Amino acid sequence: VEVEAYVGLDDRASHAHVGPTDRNRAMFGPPGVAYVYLVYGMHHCLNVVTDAAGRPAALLIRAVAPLEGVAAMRAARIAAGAARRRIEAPAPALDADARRITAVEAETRRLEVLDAARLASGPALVAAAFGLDRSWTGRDLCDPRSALRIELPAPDWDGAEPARVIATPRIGIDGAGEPWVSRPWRFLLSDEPSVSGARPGARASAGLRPAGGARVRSTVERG
DNA sequence: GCAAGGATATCG
DNA sequence: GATATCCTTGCA
Repeated sequence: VEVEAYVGLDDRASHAHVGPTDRNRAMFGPPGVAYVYLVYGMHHCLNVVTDAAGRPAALLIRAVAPLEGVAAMRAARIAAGAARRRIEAPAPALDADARRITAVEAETRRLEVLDAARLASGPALVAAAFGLDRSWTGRDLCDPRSALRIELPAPDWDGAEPARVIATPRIGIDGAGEPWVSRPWRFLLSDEPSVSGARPGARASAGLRPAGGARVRSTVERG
């Protein structure tokens, strides 16, 4: 229900703008392949490569509305939370360890009752809800045998109408400079409660406040 | 409002 | 080799 486009070598907001590296190499490969990176040292983000090999471009999946598998997503969020606060070093950290365990237990209780619409309502939450990390980079998402894959909608699917899609600038790329910070390359379904930044109980119009404190100048695109 | 936290790009 | 920064989240 929410994505961002990162397109070409010129795009200063894209990991690819520095040329191919060990991290971003998948972006330079064939389309339909996953690129999962670690951000802020603790969160993973899922991208889908979208252009031909040699032309780096990808779509960052920023939010997902669960249609099924809610229990599995909840379990994956809980597992990811525990892994993120893994207990380390023994000795003088005894008190710290106890606090971490308490924090994991508190997060688990919170996730057990979290509204399903909020299980993947942000880029790092998407990766956590699907149990993804960097090892998924390079996976062919068009392979029907892949556990994570892109499928065509069912014939009777009556989901996204084009009129519901709005475009805004991308989130968290202030350092990229113009014109990239202003390019309206974030696309979302405006009335979906699962978009990032939305708060429980907030109405759709107020739910467009993005994470990261970036301003939104929304450009409504119809058709 | 900001801490958490590790890889990465970039600078010396 | 050192370090500022990063396509974020959830808590204080």
